[in-house]
Amino acid sequence: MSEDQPETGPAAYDPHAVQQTWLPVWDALDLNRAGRRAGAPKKYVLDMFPYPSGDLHMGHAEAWAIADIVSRYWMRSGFDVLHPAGWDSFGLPAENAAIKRGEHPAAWTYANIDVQADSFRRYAISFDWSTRLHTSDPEYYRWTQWLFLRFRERGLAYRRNSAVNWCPNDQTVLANEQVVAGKCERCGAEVTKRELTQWYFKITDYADRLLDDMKQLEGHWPERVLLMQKNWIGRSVGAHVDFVVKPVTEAGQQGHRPVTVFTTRPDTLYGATFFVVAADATLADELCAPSAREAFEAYRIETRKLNDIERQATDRPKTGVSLGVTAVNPLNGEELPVFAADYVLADYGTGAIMAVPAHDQRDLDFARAFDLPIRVVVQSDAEDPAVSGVATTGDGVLVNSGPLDGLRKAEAIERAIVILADRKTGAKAVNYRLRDWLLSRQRFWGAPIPIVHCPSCGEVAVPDDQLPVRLPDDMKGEALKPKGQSPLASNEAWVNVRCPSCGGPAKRDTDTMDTFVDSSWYYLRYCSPRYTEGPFDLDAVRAWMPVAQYVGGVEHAILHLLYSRFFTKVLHDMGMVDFVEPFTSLMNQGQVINGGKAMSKSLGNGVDLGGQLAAYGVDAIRLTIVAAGPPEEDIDWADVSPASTLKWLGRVVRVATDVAATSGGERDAGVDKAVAKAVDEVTRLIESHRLNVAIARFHELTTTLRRAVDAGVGEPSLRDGVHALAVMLSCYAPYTAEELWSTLGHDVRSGDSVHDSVWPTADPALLVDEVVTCVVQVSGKLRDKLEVPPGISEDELRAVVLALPRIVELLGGVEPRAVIVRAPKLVNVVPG
RNA sequence: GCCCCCGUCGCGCAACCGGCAGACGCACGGGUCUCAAACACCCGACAGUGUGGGUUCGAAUCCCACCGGGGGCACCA
Repeated sequence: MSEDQPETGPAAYDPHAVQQTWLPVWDALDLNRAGRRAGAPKKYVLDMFPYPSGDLHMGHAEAWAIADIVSRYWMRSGFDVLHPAGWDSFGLPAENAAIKRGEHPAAWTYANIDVQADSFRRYAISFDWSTRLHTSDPEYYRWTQWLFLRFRERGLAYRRNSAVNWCPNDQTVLANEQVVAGKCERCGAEVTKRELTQWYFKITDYADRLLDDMKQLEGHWPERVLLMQKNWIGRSVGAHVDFVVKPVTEAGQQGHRPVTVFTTRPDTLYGATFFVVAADATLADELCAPSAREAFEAYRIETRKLNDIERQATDRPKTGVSLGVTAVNPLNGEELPVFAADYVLADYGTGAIMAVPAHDQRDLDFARAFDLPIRVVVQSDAEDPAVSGVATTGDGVLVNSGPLDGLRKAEAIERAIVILADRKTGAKAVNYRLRDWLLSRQRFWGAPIPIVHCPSCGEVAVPDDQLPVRLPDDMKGEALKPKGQSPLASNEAWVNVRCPSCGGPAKRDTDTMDTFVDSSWYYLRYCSPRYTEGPFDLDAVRAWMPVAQYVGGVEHAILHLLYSRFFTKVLHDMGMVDFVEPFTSLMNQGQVINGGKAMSKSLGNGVDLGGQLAAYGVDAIRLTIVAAGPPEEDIDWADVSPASTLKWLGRVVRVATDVAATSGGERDAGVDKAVAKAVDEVTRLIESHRLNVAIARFHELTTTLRRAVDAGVGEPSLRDGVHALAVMLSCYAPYTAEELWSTLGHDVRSGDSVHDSVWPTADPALLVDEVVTCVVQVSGKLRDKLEVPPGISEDELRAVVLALPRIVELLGGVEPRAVIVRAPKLVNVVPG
């Protein structure tokens, strides 16, 4: 006997045999095809599509189990469901693997995709496999390129030179969103700055709408994600104020020039005592007086040496140099000394600020370091900032501020804006923390940017009928090594082309697009994945979109999700879609961890999904993952027990077998009621995404049925119970549910599958109890209980309770001060 | 530094609008079956919601403060 296999004795349930029985049958039945329930209302269920790095792991198992429950639940509930499959198959790991193995990135990529596809199939995800797409297919990226060109036509894709994030390890630029705490999101290397001409999407044009449309998502997206997006966009309202910068001495220097600053505190204009320009901004270079040139250049070189982490350390002392010019305050005509400093950011606001040391901590720190005046203009109870070293930012009354004197902060802000507007030296303004999306990458394995650079015509778009601009098939291994510019640049045959406009010799743009561009519109492509007339068929998108349920990790809260929302809004403005938000409802699944820590190779605490599936079977793993807690919370694999889940599945199958063997007998009202209650509750629980709690109801129903069988309850009630359990369980444990279904006598092979069955409904009559337990409290403490009819009136219930011996005794003859009656469930007696 | 979320039996987690706290699972103890064990089945106990205050007839749930844990942003004017 197999003593080394304690979980699977001879009598135990064998999940592998069950899997082998039903998987081929399902393949033949093609149960998950979108459009199968034509005419029914539609639902679109989507997981954030996977990146093909090796086989599936525990994280995939969780995310897809969750989405699959929703998908199957909606199928059972009569919806026509689209649950598509595809891969986000461009990206760096494939390229790095190709370099190591001397291959083309496609080899590794498509081999991994096949492995994952097979695993998904066995894991019984209800995919419509006919939708399958890969973003690295030319049939897909042709349309990524097409969309890029449409964005460019609208002025939403442009090229500019500026200091950008550079990953020295991956040898490519990165978007702001891909820099986490100064490090490359992918490889962890410290990000440096480089001056480069790069392609951008003008996402900042959509900042307001990205913010305002979040109202539609409230209650349907995790609050946390909405908050993160809100912070990331970072709208701040204030004013633009026009200063005039002029030389300190007139002789030999450039004339006056206007310089605008952004401030959220125009009320403190009279408190400005100096002026600061970002040292790395071209503005600083332009303003610098000849006398200050040498010091400025030296400072600028020092500044550039710093990496982002050093530079952003808030406890770093303030540094800067004078630019030898002054800025004139438009409100009081005061001339302020102008400095270049690295605490002012070149790419936020206008890259220049008015410094109000009394009411801004950074300005105060700088003023103290450079011995500049500190002037309080908002009087409050707080200590003088010049003494305390702490800037006051709260409310107060304006002083030393001419026309603003006596006003409170909020009023003064309004008033200052009016005055500025009257004098035409400023206006109300809004600023965003959000930057434009840097989309070009100096890497090979991505969609080429469909632009040709012509010496005479300049930037020329590749005509639509010449798309896709294909990646060359002949580049492998060493040829893909990063060298600071795209590997494509070294491929002469690929780079040199005729200009589409003048026919003269020209060169292709050698950068490829950020893979987040690919994933910003894939959900639209899924609606018509083989469409050849455009990125998607407008009618198909109208039919399926927006996505009813999106499932994915919170790590994409501000990357993929923000980008996709942006794309959708642009497509809306292009008239291609008629909605502005792509994902109606979002669920963030937690992570699967082990022993309190994220699984990692270095810790050696990884749990191999394949091994778990081999030991316990697909259903036990799916159930274990989902039962462990709410979908959005992390699961510690050390806390769960797939072995006991497998035991329970065995118990379920045995009950079903026993029920199938009974015949005749009377219905049992108790069992009927229990089944109705379970159905009612499970339905509500799944609808509200409390997927784990539904499993507790499955356990209860199983116990009820077991006891009923043992008590000799008649077949009709038992059969209905197993039927309901099988259908509900089909969402969670597809194989076992089919086994139950088959046990009940359904001919699965002829198409009567539990995965084509109809969700049970609970007879409302069975949900009403004949008696309810009424709780009797005295001063809120439980003192007695009694059974009452559900329809009992308040007066009746009050009389009954006040007559209870226990209550009479507790009251001791004194009239109660109050009797709160919530018929039929509760009475609270408050003694006098 | 700023912002957000979470603290319930030994563990993981339940509890609709404030109204019987602890469903369900794990672990634990006992029993039935067995020559014995495994499997299976049955039964069971314990413990009151991080701490302190407030609102209320009544608080796990609402408010305030603190403690502990997790996360986001971070020189953003």
